[in-house]
Amino acid sequence: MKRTIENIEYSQSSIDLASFAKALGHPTRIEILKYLNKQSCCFTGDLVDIFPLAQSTISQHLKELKNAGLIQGELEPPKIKYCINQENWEKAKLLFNEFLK
Amino acid sequence: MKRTIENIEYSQSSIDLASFAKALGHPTRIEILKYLNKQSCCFTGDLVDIFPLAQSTISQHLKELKNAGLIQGELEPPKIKYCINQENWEKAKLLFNEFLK
DNA sequence: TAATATTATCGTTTATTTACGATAAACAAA
DNA sequence: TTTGTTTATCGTAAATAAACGATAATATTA
Repeated sequence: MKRTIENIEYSQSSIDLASFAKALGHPTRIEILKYLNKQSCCFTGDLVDIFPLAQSTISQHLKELKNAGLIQGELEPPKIKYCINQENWEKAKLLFNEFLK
Repeated sequence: MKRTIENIEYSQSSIDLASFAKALGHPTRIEILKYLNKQSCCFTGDLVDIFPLAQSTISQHLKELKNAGLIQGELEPPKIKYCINQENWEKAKLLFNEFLK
């Protein structure tokens, strides 16, 4: 059998941990989350004002955080309010805690 | 001034956190670290036996973990013994703990 | 209905990551 | 000295990520 990534059976917790970690693997996203934790919530535009990055870039980072489940968006037209996804935040906390023990 | 990543002043903790997180952002590396934590230490060859990946790929993953400071290698010719870098592991634990609070 | 505001998505470019096989380096053992 | 063992590094291909500007989508307001 060929040695290749397709044959690997990862444990679910390893997959979940790596997925969270990957989302946290960029300083901009870390700072977005720090900001969100302070403010509890914010709009995309707030972040565009704070970071010297294009709006599309911020949006892309938010999408990744959302895909990883770390944040969630709530429609508040024409804005979108982003908040920490508490449930998954807790899950990440548990996973990292257990892993780094 | 152009909006670009070069202008961003990240806090040191954000940079450090992102760096650790990035290293943890792949399931193979998570499982390598889990294994290392169980065994306390191991040789490259042990991992090559466990994972269906090429030796060069394992070596590459180890290099990344080493660059991130999460593991360290000790010469034991002709082998190299890898162990968790306890000091930085502790640092990562503190950073993630504080961040995910 | 038209204009404005806000954000996502598209298309693109460049850089990085992940994987591989092949080769080199370091050392022990024959 | 030669051979074998172990691991890193090199070179490369394919996939993914990060950034941008331009455009589309959505809903409010004029």
